[in-house]
Amino acid sequence: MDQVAEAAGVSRATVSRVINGATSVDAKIREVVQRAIAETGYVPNVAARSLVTRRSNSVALVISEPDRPDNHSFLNRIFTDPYFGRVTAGATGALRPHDIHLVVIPTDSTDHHQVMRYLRQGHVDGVLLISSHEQDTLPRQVHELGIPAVVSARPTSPIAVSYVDVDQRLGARLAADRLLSLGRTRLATISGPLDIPSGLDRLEGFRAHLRGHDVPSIEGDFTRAGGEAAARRLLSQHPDIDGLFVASDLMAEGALRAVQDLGRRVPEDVAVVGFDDSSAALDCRPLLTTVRQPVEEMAAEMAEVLLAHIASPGRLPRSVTFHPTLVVRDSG
Amino acid sequence: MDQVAEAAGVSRATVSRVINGATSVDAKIREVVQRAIAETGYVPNVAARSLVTRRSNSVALVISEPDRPDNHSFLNRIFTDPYFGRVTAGATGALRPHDIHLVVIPTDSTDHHQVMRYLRQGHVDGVLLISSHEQDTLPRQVHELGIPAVVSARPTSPIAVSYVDVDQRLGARLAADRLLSLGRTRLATISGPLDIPSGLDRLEGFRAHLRGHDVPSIEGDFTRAGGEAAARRLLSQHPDIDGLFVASDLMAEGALRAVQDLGRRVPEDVAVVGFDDSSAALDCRPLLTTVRQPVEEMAAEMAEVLLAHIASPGRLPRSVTFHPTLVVRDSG
DNA sequence: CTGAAAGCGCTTACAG
DNA sequence: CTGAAAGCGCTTACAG
Repeated sequence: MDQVAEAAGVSRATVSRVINGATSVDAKIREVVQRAIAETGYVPNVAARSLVTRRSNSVALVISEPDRPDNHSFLNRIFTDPYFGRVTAGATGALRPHDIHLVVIPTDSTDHHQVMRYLRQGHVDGVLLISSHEQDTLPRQVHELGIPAVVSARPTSPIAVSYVDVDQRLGARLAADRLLSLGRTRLATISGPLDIPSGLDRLEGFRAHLRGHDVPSIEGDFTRAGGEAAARRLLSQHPDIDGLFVASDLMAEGALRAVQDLGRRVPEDVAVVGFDDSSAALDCRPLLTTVRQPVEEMAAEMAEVLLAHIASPGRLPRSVTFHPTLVVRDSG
Repeated sequence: MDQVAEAAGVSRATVSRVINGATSVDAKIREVVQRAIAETGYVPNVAARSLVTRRSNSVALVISEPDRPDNHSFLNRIFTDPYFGRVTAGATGALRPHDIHLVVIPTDSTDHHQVMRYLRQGHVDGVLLISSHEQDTLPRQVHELGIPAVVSARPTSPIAVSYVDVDQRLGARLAADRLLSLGRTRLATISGPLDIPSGLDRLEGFRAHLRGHDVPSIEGDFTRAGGEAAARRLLSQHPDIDGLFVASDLMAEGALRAVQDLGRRVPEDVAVVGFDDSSAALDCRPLLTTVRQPVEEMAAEMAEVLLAHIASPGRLPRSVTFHPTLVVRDSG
């Protein structure tokens, strides 16, 4: 920085102002300084800057997955589910114009400690927390830490934190309406894990809208293999099902395979509606009719809200709810 | 820190020594200081520390994917392929004992610039670069930046950088041997993208070992859907194939579906061998026989080598090659 | 083994 | 609009 200042014939203060885009710098001087920066190849030291500004200009995207007793680690689940790619894309896109870096931190409860330490040390200015399972203690821990944060879904216990969510029950209702409008009368559903609010909400929303019908359901786990197994069981217990709502596209992909393996045509014998509208919907055969959750937009909104909290620490928490829409394709 | 020093009745220098585990501190004093730290809830400021140590105690895991002209973004590919979860798990595991954080940075060429800026600013002490495609300019850019780095595969152009790889050709040979030992004579292969060295190596290795046989092949793209489409084409062009080597488990999963859709039994009519031994191998029906690539161990080794480079900047680059093994299951 | 002091590389009131 | 100077919170020779 001294070199730049000398080369440009100004003080370090002025160099600093140019770098940080202060408007109060004379246009000619600004130019001279910028040339000097280019010539010297000067790059500001982020540690020094952070030390005085108390800003790191990066935020964490903490992806918190439940502990599951299977072989597949949480990392396998994360790097296998298109949902997280969409979240990352949405958050990155919203943050980039502000020149804020996104630090992706996958975790399950085995290293909550590690994650909290990272946050406490001030590596990031705030956290986008993707957490869905009921027992997850991370939202509360993060909240108690006092660092600006936005959560990806309504917290299960009431904590005063901002969150962004989709209207889960409305989504389930759209699925039910679609199946009914197709004339289906023997409906069933493969739900998400019931310890995840979105899992429970979609199930309840579906049932609530179908009051009067008997709606068999099986709990899935939001994985492809889980959806396949669930569909197999469901169909063996209720062979006459003609309409199926599967609470995630990934599970629907597996379910579709099972349904067809068991000799049913889709949608002729069984109409299937998924949830998410992720890339998995397009991997399905037939292409999946599904309830679209605007995940990228939701993640971008999370980022915007977080930025607002970082800018004005006193800000009250707020929640934003997005509306799902039905995307009709071939499966139902 | 001043608070802690005061509470413990020592200087800040001593507090610093205790925190950094200097051995030269009196045991009693160390205890007093630690208690004071606990009581005050003191957390060191990482920016201040980095400013003087010139270390961030974190390294980047840059996942560089090729630009592809399809709908699915690189983020979708990354968060859909179990390979990256394995890499992350391996690297995290190796870094944790050293108290080094891993910053995951997914990228394609559209934001190389952004990534390079991040690295240049000194946010991390080194970079683990997952890059496989031939045209990727990132390995060279990173190398020219001069930051300690380890690449996940032999670079296509010769740059003096450390890398960790698996013996691709040997892996392909194991697959060929397995199919031959099963008495299969009409072999074919679905390769990875041929602009990716591992894709080309596996194809060439397979062919080289089968010199004399005519070995039809189709280029895939390391995705499930791509494997399915490739298998369909392959079988329509060569209906008598009885042994198939698919260059990744994810593609094999799709290929298996296609093969069976077309009325062939696996392994009776067509024996199938994959490559990776990722979780996708266990999602296959029948369970996939495959060539195991010890990805977690390889990523851990990358981390160890990187740490060595960070510790001694003058260190010469070195490459480590792992041996693949055949994992026999049901498909071939 | 411990402390006083310098210094890491920035930003930002403050004065002009 | 610009510069001199203080200060952000640590670590680490150096001296004792």
